Amino acid sequence: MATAVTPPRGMRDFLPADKATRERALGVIRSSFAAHGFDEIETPVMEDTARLHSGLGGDNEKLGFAVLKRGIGPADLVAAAEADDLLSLTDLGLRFDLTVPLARFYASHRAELPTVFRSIQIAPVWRAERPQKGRYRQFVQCDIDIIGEAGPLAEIELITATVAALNNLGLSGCSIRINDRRILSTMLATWGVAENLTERALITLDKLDKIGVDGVVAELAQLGINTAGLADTLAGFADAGWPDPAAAPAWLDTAAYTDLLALRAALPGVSLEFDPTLVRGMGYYTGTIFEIKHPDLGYSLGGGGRYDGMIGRFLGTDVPACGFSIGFERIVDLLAGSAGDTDRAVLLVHEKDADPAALVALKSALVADGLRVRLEKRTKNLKALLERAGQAGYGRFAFVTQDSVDPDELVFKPLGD
RNA sequence: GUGGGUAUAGCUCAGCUGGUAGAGCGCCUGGUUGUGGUCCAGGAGGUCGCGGGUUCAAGCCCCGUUACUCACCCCA
Repeated sequence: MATAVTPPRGMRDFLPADKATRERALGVIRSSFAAHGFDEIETPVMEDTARLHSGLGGDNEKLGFAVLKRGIGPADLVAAAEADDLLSLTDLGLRFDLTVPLARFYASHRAELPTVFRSIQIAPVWRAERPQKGRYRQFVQCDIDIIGEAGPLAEIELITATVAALNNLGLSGCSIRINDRRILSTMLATWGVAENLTERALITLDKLDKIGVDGVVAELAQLGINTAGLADTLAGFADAGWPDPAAAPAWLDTAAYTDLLALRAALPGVSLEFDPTLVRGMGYYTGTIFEIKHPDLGYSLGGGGRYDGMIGRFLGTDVPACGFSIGFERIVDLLAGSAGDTDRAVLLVHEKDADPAALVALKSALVADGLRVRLEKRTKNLKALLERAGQAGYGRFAFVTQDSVDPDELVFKPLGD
């Protein structure tokens, strides 16, 4: 204990039971996405520093782990310090999301990909944040993206596939909050918010459910925004639901809102909530934005949106794109660790002096029958041994004696009570 | 980057107004049980996160530090 051995801050080891739960959940998500016609790809965990820091990652760029160039000398350090540019000492960095690598991937392989490309990426990303509940410095994201589809079909397919994955995981109570960047800009414009203040104003607006109408008005006023009459508008957001387009309020961008209504009509089985205060931090979104909400959690389980300008930054020509990301760690924290097929996993308890060759022969015979078999030396206190095996997913056990080399002679008893 | 909480055996935790260390579980040994998950006895295992200070005396009080954790900011 004096020299505590722990994994790196915010990163975790997974014990067998956790790993099994995670792999089961990943399998469900992967097959749900694949069933909806998405194809899985893989990209390196690192990208060039220049690409990661091209301004597309929003605030996440600041949270990136960077990798030092090899062979840096004192002169390089001095130069970097004088230029106040530490990034110049790095040439690579760990990815902080899967969207920037996807844009790079698409630019690299466009010729080999279908016109409309539906991708799956299930992989870890890294952010140098302060860890806390539901927040880690290494975490797995499950992204699906559609590149090359400008119309609402992209949004509809993404939301459908994501909701299917959540349902297949047995996660209930989730709803999808939805908004559109165009609605936000129109809203701020009607409030007379200056261009250079929009980002700050959006961050404040996003906090409505946390700090309330008065809090938001106070923060906006602090930015120098004229908040006259704003309180009433904000209060109206709380239970706005889906406003009647015929009597749309002045702040509502009717064109964008009509698009959202069309999405809603196309997704009858989905709990879709229009939320004009939904912002999402990433600067690259251009249209629809959405987030997975769970009633028990103060943070979202995932999110996404349309980012039509991003691929063009890598490719030179604009390509429409839209994506949805599931925060795997947050999902898996909600799942009860359900046991797999424990009946076919058996434990063979043997004496200390049992003949290894006979044990393995017995084990192999059972494995050949399709069982999962673990050998375990008999301990003084069997209880602990059997309990641990039960928790590890083994459903039955048998004692191996000198003469029970015949698998048919084994007497299996259930584990776990 | 900001604030709160915690740190004692492998694990979960006691330890009173300061008097140099405890339980349960696990582990090991002997016995008991002998188609067996029981029980009994014994044993190993601790620089009390680390570094200072106060004191005759610090696990306990004070200062610093590190790690973990919760919350804020922001995010999945």
